[in-house]
Amino acid sequence: MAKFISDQQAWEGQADCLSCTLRNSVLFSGLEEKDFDTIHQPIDLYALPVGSVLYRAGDQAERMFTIRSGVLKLVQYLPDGTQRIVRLLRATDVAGLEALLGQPYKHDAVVLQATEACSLPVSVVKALSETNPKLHAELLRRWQRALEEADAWLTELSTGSAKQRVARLLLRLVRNEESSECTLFSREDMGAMLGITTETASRTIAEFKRQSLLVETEPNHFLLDIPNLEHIAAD
Amino acid sequence: MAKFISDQQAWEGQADCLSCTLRNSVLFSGLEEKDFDTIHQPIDLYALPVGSVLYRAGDQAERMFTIRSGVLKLVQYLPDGTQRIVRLLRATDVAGLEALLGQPYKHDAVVLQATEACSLPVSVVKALSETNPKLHAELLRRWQRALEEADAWLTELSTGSAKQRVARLLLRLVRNEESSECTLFSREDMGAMLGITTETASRTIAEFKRQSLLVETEPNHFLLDIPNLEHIAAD
DNA sequence: CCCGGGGATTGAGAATTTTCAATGCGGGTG
DNA sequence: CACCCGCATTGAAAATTCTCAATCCCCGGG
Repeated sequence: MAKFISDQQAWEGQADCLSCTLRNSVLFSGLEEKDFDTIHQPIDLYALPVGSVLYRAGDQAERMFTIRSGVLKLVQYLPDGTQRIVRLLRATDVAGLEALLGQPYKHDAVVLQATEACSLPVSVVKALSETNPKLHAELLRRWQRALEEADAWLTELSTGSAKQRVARLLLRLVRNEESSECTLFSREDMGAMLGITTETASRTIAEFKRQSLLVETEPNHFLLDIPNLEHIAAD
Repeated sequence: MAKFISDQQAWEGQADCLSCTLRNSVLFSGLEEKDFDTIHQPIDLYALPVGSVLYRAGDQAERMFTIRSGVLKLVQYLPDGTQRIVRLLRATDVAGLEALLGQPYKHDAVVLQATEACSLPVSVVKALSETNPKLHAELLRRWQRALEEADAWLTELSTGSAKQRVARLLLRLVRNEESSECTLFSREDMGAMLGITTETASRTIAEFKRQSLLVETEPNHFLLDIPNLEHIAAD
């Protein structure tokens, strides 16, 4: 059933957008039944294992992606090769907005937690957005959301001491979640999100664990002491 | 002739968009003559002195602005009151895109260098963008440009040592300029852009001056030694 | 079951940055 | 013309972070 596109990406079939379980929160939420008639190219559904690459910076951008589950990082590189993670994408987020403008992808998009994604040909999104004002407004909102996210990373995750940054990142990971538990990223990735070194990220997390600000419920799965983390984040 | 809206903002009259000198690079570049008939609300032109505030975070956003000249900072605040500058706006940039989505402004917009700006009622931009696809595409490009700018600030200006960040900021200020001269901001603002303290910003600039990487041609006006700054920025 | 590899953790010294305080500088005011 | 105010600069010690290296730990392969 599953046809392998590469050794890293498993094709899971064509999406059935009309009965999509994310229908209400997803990019296409504003579409009406008739709109789907105009979709001639298939919308594919992929299962992406940890470490796989959705696209690379500089690639010709012909597709956009709706994330159904999982977590991706958007990575940029400095001339000297160090990587900086500029954003995370999670369920209902859209990857590859720049495709709409005919620009190449601006980041590497790499899977951090096993991901399911719908692949939308730009031509489809472009065509629909021209006839469907709701989709169009939704696209603007996505752009603005990405921008707010980038601004928040500047003010919250790139300012203050390492302890503050780590605390703010942790709090961010459980915001809008029902439980105050979360799965952590590698220390290297945390460092690349916060503009600190891997070792500093590791030391800070280790210290938080010793102080029981983090309790490891399962391997690499942590329960957060939100009030005290907020205290650290604030000052 | 100049009617004062407040003690800080001087009204300079209504804009004559058709004969705007920035007509080709500005948001409204795609408009045709007939489009201007649909503009019923006036587009005002303001002269904004250093330190004046175009809008504040949280304000109801009813206007967008095209910057004709000058420099503004977009500022966000952490709960503890420290400020972080997340972007600069200069000639041809648009301020207040979030207005289009009916959201309040997300930043304080504060004038760093004397600024001239056109004030566009959101209703006008919204109406025109629905009938004029060029304007619409231009809006998307503006959003994407802001996003790229935010990403660049994360990777270039919030990563690496203070020396590297300052060098990268300086280089950024003269990119796409004919001359390699620029006017510097206060050390406090530079710190807020780079996520470092005022003193570190000051020490770094002073050191660059001693090393002749910066030569003060006029008060607060500097000529940059681009190759050597690039060397510092890279490693 | 042992071994090897990759990530996490820890240590220790070096380097950088912050902090707090003092001093210098220039422009405007009384 | 002296004084003041705001900002830039500088100093010195404290604190943080980085660097480089050594373990440690877990997990899967042989």
